[in-house]
Amino acid sequence: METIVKPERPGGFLDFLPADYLAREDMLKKIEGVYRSFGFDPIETPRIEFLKTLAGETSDTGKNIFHIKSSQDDEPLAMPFDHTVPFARLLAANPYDAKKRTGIRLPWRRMVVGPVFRSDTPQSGRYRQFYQFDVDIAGTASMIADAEIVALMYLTMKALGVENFRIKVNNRKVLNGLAMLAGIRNRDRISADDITKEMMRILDKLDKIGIDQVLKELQAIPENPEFPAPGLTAEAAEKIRSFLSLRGDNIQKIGRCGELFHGVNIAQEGLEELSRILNYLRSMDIPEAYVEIDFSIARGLDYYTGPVFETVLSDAPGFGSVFSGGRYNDLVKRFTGKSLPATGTSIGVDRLFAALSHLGLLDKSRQTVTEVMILRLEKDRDHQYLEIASQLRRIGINTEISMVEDNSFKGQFNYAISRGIKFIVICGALEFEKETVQVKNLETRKQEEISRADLETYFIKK
RNA sequence: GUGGGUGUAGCUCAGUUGGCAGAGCACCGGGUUGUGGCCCCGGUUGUCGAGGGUUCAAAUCCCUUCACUCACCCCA
Repeated sequence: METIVKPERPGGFLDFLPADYLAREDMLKKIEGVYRSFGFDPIETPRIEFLKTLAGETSDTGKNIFHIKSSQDDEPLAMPFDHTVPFARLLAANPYDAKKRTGIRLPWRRMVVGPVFRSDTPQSGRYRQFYQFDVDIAGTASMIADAEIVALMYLTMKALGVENFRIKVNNRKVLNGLAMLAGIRNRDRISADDITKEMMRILDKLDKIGIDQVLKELQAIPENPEFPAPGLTAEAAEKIRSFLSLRGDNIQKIGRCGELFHGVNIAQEGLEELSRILNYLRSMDIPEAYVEIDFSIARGLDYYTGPVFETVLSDAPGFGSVFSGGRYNDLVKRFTGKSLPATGTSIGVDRLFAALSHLGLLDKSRQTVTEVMILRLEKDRDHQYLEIASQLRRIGINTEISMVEDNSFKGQFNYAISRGIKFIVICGALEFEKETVQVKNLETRKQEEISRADLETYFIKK
């Protein structure tokens, strides 16, 4: 007695049947088309890295890293949670050698697509394995790079047929300035840096919990003194209120924010960068309605150092961020000790797929790549059926020969219909005698009798 | 980590105050067999998530546990 293994699948990991696979493949092709138009070169990095590569010095960010348990390696391994960290590792490992002409010549723009892994508890639109399609520009601090990234985000969403979305833009430098303005400094054994991160995390919740709750959380004194709560004074909270209450169009917001941050250099620098990005976007004809300065956007990953971007679907805000990124000038430093400016973004392909699916914006009608199926009606004619199939394949028609067990017409006919195949080739005793075939279009229900000699030209015209 | 929900046939699920374990799909056999997803007849399919308790009797009530799932948190 064999043991039955249940056909179970771990939560947060997806199967893709043909209809879904083909629809997602279409998405990936459209995304890649836009990315290539900006000159991003394709590369690939492995599904497994050293844990220390991904986690860095602090294991803080590593809380949702997918660890690998059994391995013959002494050094612990793990699965990448994004493509950016392996990219930084790749940059550090391949410096350009002018003499040998090897390594990576900077500045460099590269794209990468593949699964990434997070050990979160899965939920709808949140997976433990999902595809990210990433672009990054390394080796330049120019805001042209950041503007190109935002332009690419806009064009990609458009290419995917999405109309209602918003790219929210902010700058970590502005938020760092805010921390100074709010008087955040080292406290006991907690660094100002960690407290600032916690402040950003709270700000990021603005659209969910509202300004009053945000200010309340910012002023809260934690029970655990080790917790990096901002614990702001009422006075500081008021400054944050006026910061979060800034309204107007993008230019006005930047102007008003500038007044608020009078004398805070780091924030002024951040605002200057944002305004430069907006200017470049204008040159690239990116409509202003799609790009919005939002000072509450912080981004969860702590390697960002400058502009940050986040895309949300206006019709499906519940799915959260689908296409996000930012500038990370210090990530390569982890591996080389020296900063290397870089900026980029990443589309959460599977989450966007789920969201568009939810909105009914995906065409999942295609169930198969087969264009023609040859029916096998006569028992002794398999060689001729195979010949016809080869004839069609030679001219680039995806052709399958019926593998349905019985040679009844109805069984094979219904099989072709249920598989969603467009054409069937019918060739029985009658046709063999006349050296013709019947070609039936199952979509239009029209049938034509074609002589065997004309079969190729018939399909080439189609 | 916190709070809901669900576990019954290969799949989707029904199962009444506790009283023989069910349907559809799928699958197998037979009939039909050259034009639209059939149709007709027959058949197989169960550790009712697991363990314990109450009871003459538990899928059903109670306790424990596990798995899955949704929401919060966080993120793509």
